[in-house]
Amino acid sequence: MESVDDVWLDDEEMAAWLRLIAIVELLPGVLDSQLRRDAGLTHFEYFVLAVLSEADDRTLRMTALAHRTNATLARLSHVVRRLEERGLVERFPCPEDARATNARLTAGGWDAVVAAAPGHVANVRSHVLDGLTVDQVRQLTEIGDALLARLDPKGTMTALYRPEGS
Amino acid sequence: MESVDDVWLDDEEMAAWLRLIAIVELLPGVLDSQLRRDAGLTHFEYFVLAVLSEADDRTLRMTALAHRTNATLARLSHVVRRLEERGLVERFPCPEDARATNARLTAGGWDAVVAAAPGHVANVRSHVLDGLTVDQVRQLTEIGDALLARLDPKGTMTALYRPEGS
DNA sequence: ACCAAAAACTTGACGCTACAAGTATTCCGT
DNA sequence: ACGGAATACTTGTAGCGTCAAGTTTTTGGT
Repeated sequence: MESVDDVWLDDEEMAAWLRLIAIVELLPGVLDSQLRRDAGLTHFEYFVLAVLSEADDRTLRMTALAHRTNATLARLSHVVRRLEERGLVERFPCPEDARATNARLTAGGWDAVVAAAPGHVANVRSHVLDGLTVDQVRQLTEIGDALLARLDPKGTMTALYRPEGS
Repeated sequence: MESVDDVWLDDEEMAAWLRLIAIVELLPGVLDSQLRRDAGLTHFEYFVLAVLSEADDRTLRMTALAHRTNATLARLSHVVRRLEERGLVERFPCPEDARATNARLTAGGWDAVVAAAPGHVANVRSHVLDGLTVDQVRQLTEIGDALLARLDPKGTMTALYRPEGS
């Protein structure tokens, strides 16, 4: 049995949904254009470098890096190749598993992240966080957890900060 | 004066931010793959058709359509051209303003939206709305308004449902 | 020990978006 | 009523992501 209510969204659902898809359309452009202008990086490239910069030995296996950046392996492979061509990252075979590839941030890559971070953080603050109250920041975290549980049920992609254990 | 606190995010800010960018990376894929598989449309194409289907005479000027779909005119122009080639939309010069172009949904375009809508709505429910409480849906709307005010300050793009006047 | 299945990538091709540049009209200040 | 500026697109190109397919290595069952 399927009623009309299952086939469309009510006003409150529609209002939330329209805002969510608007954000999903607009946010990437805001992030990309600032980083591209000021650091010559896309947001995804910056994020890859930033994740590597926080890893042990600034090194991660491609699969682990893909998980932490919410990317497919194919996408990551292309991006890391381009970053390697620019000297920001280097790849080498993983000693423990010959199938795997490790990606390591180079000194130049580290410098690039360090140089880009302040401007990027300022941009995130001014376009996102500064518009929210402390309560809304917490609500957004909880809403995010609820959505990600369904967008990525296996958790293969999202490896996130968990402020308290969990 | 710039303190360290301005240059990085604290744990709660970082938790919210990481979830937001994870959603922004994952949601488009979830929407696109269902619509592409079941209806041969990208989410943006579907959204363009859906917006047209609700307009007077199923017709809108390109600029108005761009606003309502959060898109640049250049992007919309390419998409509408492709939709026109598939017979889902037709374009004709605007009588009142010779600079402008009107886009109108064809009968075939209407059929495509009607055919695609139920599956799409079910997908939105199962991947997004069903994971949220009623309170969270309201919170998401408010958070969305706060973010969009900063992502698109001029409001040139986002024309949204406003449940109460406002 | 063997072999099929799974895992971990890489690669090539294609489609979509952003950016830059170009055209045609309308608006507006004087 | 004239000319510069703004508006409303369109188009070409270059770059990034997805999808499908292929390679190599490991795992797990018998």
